[in-house]
Amino acid sequence: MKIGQLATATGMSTGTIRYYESEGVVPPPVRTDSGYRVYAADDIQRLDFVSKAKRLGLSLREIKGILQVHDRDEPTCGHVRSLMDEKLEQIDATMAELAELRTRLVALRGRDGDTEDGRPTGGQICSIIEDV
Amino acid sequence: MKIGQLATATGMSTGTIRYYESEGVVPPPVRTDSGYRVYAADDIQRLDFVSKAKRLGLSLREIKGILQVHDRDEPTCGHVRSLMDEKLEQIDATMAELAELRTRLVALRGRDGDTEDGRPTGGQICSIIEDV
DNA sequence: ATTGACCTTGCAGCGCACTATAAGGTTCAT
DNA sequence: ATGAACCTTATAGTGCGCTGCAAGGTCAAT
Repeated sequence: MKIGQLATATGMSTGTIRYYESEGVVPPPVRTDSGYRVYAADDIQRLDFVSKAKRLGLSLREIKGILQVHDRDEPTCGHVRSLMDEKLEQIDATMAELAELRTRLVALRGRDGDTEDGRPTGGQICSIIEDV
Repeated sequence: MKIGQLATATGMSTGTIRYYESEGVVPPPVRTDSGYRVYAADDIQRLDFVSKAKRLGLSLREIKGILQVHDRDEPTCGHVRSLMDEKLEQIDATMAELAELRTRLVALRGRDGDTEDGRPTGGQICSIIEDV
């Protein structure tokens, strides 16, 4: 299988596959005499794994880490579980931050901003923002 | 006031101020004969405004937009309010996405992953991810 | 006159995950 | 033998908001 076929099979672009190779996410494949990359069915599975892990919000770096564990022939699910725990913590932290920001924005948004002529006082630019 | 003093007054680096100038967030200041930038007290206020707006999650591009409205001598609070509405929508969308992802992660995390020897079946890399 | 603290410009690099482009080589069918 | 469709590499660019560096100019005090 050449890179174009692998791209079609996985729904990725050839550029992405070459990029993944350069980043060590997929190993350098065998080459034909003329230098064309030659892939096996395994590589489809590996790239599908990458896609799915990305959809779960894992970064390429994290995915590479999982694959390195796998490539050392160690079981990966424990590793994945702790990664997911980290992700969950991150998600919770981000959601808490967003919730707080949201509260602040809603409070500010509902306030009086400009004066009667539509302009803030005292040379301010926008009192909604500046009076925080 | 020279750029270093402005930097101290606003808690920004001189590099950041020059960057803002290059991006049109602050106007090019007057120069001394020798080419040094010279700022007025107004510029402290403008940069403080930028800081506060950034803390509210506005991008430099959006802040620049507000300041352009202000520089045309138009009232800015209406503009700011609609920007905030957009931000709120974005926040809500992001939070919804995160909540969904969180649900998926929690469901996956709690599942059985590897088999008894600690290894997934059928040549998989990690069934937690692949069986989505 | 020299030191040191400041200022100037332009350019490179960061992290992330690609995408795009140029300039060339290969393979296969017609 | 010609063209289309594929492949190769290296390099630059995307968006965001800076930071850091090099190589030089300026200003005040000593």
